[in-house]
Amino acid sequence: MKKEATLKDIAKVLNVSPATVSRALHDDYQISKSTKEKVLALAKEMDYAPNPIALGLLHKKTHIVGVIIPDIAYHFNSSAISGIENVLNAAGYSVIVCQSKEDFRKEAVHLKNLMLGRTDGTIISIAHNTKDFQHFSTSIQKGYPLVFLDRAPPMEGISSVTIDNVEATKQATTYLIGLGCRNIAYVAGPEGLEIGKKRYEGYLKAHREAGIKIHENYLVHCKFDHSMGKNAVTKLLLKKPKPDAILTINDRIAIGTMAAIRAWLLHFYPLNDQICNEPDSFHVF
Amino acid sequence: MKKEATLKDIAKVLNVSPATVSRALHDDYQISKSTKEKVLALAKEMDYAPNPIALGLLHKKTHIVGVIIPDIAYHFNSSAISGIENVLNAAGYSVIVCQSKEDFRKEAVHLKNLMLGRTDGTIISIAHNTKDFQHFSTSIQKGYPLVFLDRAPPMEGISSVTIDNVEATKQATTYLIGLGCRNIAYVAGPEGLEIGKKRYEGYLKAHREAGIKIHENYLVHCKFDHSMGKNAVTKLLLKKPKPDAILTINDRIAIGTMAAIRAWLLHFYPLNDQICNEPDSFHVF
DNA sequence: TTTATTTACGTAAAGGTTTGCGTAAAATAG
DNA sequence: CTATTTTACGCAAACCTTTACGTAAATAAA
Repeated sequence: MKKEATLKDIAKVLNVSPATVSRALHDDYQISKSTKEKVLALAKEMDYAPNPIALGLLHKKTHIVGVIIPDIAYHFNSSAISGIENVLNAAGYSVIVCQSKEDFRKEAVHLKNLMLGRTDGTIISIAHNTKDFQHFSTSIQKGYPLVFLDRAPPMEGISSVTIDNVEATKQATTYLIGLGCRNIAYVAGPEGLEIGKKRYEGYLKAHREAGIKIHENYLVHCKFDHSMGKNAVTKLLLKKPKPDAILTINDRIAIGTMAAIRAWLLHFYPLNDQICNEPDSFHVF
Repeated sequence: MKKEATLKDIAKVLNVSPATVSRALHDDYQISKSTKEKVLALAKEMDYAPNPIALGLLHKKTHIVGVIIPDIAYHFNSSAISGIENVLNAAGYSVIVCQSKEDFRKEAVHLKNLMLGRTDGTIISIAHNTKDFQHFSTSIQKGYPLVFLDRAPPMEGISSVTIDNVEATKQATTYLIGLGCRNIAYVAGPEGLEIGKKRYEGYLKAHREAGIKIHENYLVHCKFDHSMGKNAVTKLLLKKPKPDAILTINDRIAIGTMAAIRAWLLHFYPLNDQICNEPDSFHVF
């Protein structure tokens, strides 16, 4: 890697001190017009740019913000990062991305490293098995800026950006009720998940306010795994009365739910060859 | 932000020079056992960790690698970043993520900033409207490490990680032929796209080698936009003979293709109420 | 002409760490 | 007891930039 031009280099060529060069470049201090012009010209010629590492050492600022998310491959997370990156870049900051892979220990290590790396702050969406919040307290105590995104720990005095989980599912449920649905089922995430409970609460609230009774066993749980809740949904499809709508905890589970329903439809309503009015043989993989 | 402990702090408490503390911590130089122990104990107590910015200034290394991709919200990109992040983290590096949003100018600005920011190198997947490769030559000339991922410019002497586009579609097409398909259509991306041409080449090659003639107008183009090629595919569905398989340039276009086919199926093979053996009324949104 | 002020620049420290070099003191050898 | 070696540490420079402070020269005022 070729050496970039430094203040010293410019100073040496012009036979002045680095301080003079610095002042010329900032043009906010007593400096002769001729010197300033010479410096500016040479700086341009040598393609000078201040070394951000040196500035970082001086100002104790790196203009880098950390982002810790469970998995960047989840669409919610990547679109969140996309937005974060847009805003922060426009403000002259860079973004370091770290994945916890839903692992509490990895999350703690990442946070520690980001603090050590002197990032100016971190935005974090916590792993859902994080029960110990010690690493967060430590950071906050040290005065390190921490903002929680989407998933926040139940702690006092933290900064967080989340949705109103109760209100969100209440609105969604009310919408379904407005469409005429009276048998709305709910696919929650893993049992014990805080968000799952909150969102279920909104679902209940909407029913209560509409004066609609919820059928028994209309609540099913599922893991946040590759199946995306497909197997859980099939249970709902066998209930009597059959649900006329299904609310799910999030987008991934909704995808699994739709896949399960599609499989169910194809099973009970097979494509009928007899009414085909098109020649066939079409492979879709 | 509370001040972190520094070498100087430790030195002051112990009444030794920072150099001594540094050597004690690295235990690779002449130092008395007693001093070393005292330093180590205090360092631990004060929770000392070397300041990476200072180290960066000294070693001209930041242990940060840049990644420039068109859009993190594309699954291919986010899963690539996921892998990059895993490997690099294990090696003690952090990853700064930048999005070009398929904009050539943004890409150039990001690369410039990453170089200025003294990142140790950058992995880049170029925007597909990038025709001017000046910024890459500049970087390479300066000796800045650049690795192209997936999309690489047609330049000499670059490092890149890509797939063999011709071979990939050749294999896929051969697989389809092996399944018995004889009317395989191809949905390319935007006209003029290098990758699209290469992949089409593989499609042709497979047919040639199998001695199968390709039907006319079995090649359609589409934009990489929100429609994901749906409208382009409908043209294929009207061809005679109708394709019995469709190869697409990538996953997103495949999704659009499947959606188009599904719409087509539902149109020509509507669900037949008469053979329902299940009570109904099921909302899927 | 002398004094006060302004101008234009250099010096040095600070930010934190590492490392070659120098040097006292201690230990060993003669 | 002197001469040599080893030990254990400090000094200072280097990485690059900024900025308070100092100072020489030039200018303005008296």
